[in-house]
Amino acid sequence: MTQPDMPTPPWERTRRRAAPSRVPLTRGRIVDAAFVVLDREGFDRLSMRRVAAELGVAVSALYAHVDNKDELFELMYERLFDGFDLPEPDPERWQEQVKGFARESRARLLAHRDMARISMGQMPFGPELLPYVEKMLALLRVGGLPDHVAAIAGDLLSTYVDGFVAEEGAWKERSQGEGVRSWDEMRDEIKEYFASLPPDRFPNMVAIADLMVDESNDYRFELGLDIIVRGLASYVEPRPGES
Amino acid sequence: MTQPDMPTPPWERTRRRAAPSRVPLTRGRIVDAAFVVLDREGFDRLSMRRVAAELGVAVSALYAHVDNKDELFELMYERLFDGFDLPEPDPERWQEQVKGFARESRARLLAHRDMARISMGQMPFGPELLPYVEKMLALLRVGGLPDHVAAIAGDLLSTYVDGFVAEEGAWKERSQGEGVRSWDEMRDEIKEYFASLPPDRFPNMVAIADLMVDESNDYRFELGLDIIVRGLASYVEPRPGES
DNA sequence: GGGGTTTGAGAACAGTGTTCATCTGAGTGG
DNA sequence: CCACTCAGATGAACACTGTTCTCAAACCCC
Repeated sequence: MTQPDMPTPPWERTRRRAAPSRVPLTRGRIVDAAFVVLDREGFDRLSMRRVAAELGVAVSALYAHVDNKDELFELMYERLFDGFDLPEPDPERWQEQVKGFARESRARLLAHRDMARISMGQMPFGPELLPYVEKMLALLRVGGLPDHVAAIAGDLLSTYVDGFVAEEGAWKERSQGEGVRSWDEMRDEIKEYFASLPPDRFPNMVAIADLMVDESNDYRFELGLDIIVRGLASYVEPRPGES
Repeated sequence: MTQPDMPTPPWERTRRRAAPSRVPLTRGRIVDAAFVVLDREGFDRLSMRRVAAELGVAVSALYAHVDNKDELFELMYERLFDGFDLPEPDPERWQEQVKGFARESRARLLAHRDMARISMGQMPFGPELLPYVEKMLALLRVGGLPDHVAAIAGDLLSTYVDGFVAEEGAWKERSQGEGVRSWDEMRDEIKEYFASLPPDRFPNMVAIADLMVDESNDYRFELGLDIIVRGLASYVEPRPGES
């Protein structure tokens, strides 16, 4: 609900005392700590015990506020959305608006290490998130997409964003995991590997080895996004009563 | 390498003896057992210990043939591809061929419970799989896609297929997990939930609640696939020397 | 048949998510 | 000012996990 360094909202504070000597545990503080652990240790090392340690608290204390690890993930997923304002749908600019949504989503996922892995397992059907689904739907329908297309377009987009960022993250982790070599060094190795394949058996891979690897993630994300949006646009029906 | 109920190929059999009293452990048999466990227990309960138990063998025995659980996943991923023949690229039918590839992928993923979850974490860069990447690339370039689009299209498609099937599977598991209710019953509940939202705040969700839920997975898969392929097609350049 | 290598067994280590009975300490009622 | 309550934190425990280690048995080649 609250961003890491925003003040905790009133309803999260204990009811009667403003500042009890020992700050009480809240869902908000647990999620904050979870993000600290996630960013420092990565998804695979994000455990309830480490979150508890981050708060200087026993593991079992967490379970008074959070049903289980999955629910913690849900809360982290919801945190991803706060302050995420979708623009007022504009029929003339729906494509740009859809892209803006995807770009903002990617930026937020990239803000926390391995966040995409958490996001992939979640579906935006919690009450807190329905408004976003609603607004996305509005955006697509206003753009002139037929209902059955609008109904799946949101899914398609978020699957794309999650998948892309997750893969992006996997490469990053892998490059800094084994050996000391940087992302750029590793990229060169991969390019060499592709380029070194026998050209008679892999003519196409050899031919475009550069393109598969050289382009920045930003560029590749943008291109994939454009492909999807173009596909969506191909379904747009002329609005009733338009020239 | 081999499908579950196909005979083990010669190079997987022990070199000299045809049938030693105790059938020796091989990577192939381990992968077979892993699939049995996966289908019976699901991804979350697929553990090295259970695979070993399935084979009537100690856990540690597995580690003589497989470096770690991740490598086991890799082998399962590779198994997914065998006998997967991409057709000879035909410039006139590349869109149908691309779709065929996606459909076949989905069918193979659906053949094993939670298989998409395993597939998502993998990248088809093992030597065994490069021929498939190569052929996919050939297909796309023959279709007239610019190289920088072809270079990412494969990724885009497999991300879509993996993501779709994983989500599909998640719903299935969830519906049979809590309570006894079937997938159809649960679908009705969801539809009701969407339809029961306050129409003033969620006009679009209420309006297309049916469409978001009613359509079959096959239909939704096909539609998403068509959106992507149309997007790709919008990048096709006229081939040099064509009318 | 003996030597050497391969291969499985069993126990152990360090960690996981989750639950439980127990204790503590802050806030209230008398 | 004291006794009491009770939410909320605790520490230990359970049933697992992936992985590694040492050790013994089975196999192959000579």
